[in-house]
Amino acid sequence: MNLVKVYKKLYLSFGPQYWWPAESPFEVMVGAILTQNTSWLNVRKAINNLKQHKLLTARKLYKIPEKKLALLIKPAGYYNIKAKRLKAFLDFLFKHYRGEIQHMLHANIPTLRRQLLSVKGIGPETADSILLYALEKPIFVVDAYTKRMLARHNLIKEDAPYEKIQKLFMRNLKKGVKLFNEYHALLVKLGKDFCHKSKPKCDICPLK
DNA sequence: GACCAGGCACATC
DNA sequence: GATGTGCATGGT
Repeated sequence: MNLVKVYKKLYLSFGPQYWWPAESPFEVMVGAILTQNTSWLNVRKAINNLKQHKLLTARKLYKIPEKKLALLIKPAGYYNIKAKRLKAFLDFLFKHYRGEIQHMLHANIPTLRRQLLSVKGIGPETADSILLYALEKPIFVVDAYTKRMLARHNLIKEDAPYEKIQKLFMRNLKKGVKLFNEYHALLVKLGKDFCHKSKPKCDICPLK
C-alpha cells in the first residue's frame, strides 16, 4: 500500500481533523513545545492557564520570569525544562524577528528550519510543527505515531531516522500545506485510537 | 499501580 | 555512531 492510498483510507475513515487546535499561530508554537512527549489533554490545561492569566502573547511570555512560567505550565509535565525551552524560543523570536511572528514569514523555509533547530529544546518535530501549522509552510511533520504506523506496515525500519521518513512522505505526495496538515493530523488520530504502543497487533486497523 | 503521551538534550561507552 | 537516561503531569 502506498502513502497516497494510506491517506485516502485515513480520510475516508476519520474525515477532516481541523488542525492545529489553536486560536493563533503563536498558540501553535507554544503548544508545539508543550506537547513534546506529552498528551494533548495535559497541554490544553497548561495553555488554558496561560490564557486565563492573559499571558499567551510573545511579549508577555518574554517578560515573565521563567519560574512563574514553569508553574503556569505545570500540568503539561517536564515543566521546568519546558519553561526553559519556551524562553529559549522567545529569546530567538525577539532576537531575530523583533518578537513578531509575521516577520518570520519573510524568511525562506530552509533558513527558518535551520534557525528553529538551533534553539535549545526545538528538535525536528517541533520545528516542523511550527513551520507547517503556525507558518503554513509545506513541510511534513513526523512523529512517534507516524513512525509506528510505517514500521508496523513494514514501510520503514523501526529505527529509521527522522529526515528519512520525512523525505519518504515529501517525495511521494504532492507538495502542499493542506495535504501535509491533514495527513499528519490523521496519523495522530490513527495512533491515538488504534495504533497503540503496547499492542503490536491490531485486528481492527482501518488501514487493513 | 503500571503504562503511556503529538521529544529533546546530554552523558557515556 | 549507537545506546541509555532525565525530564513530570495526568488519563486509562
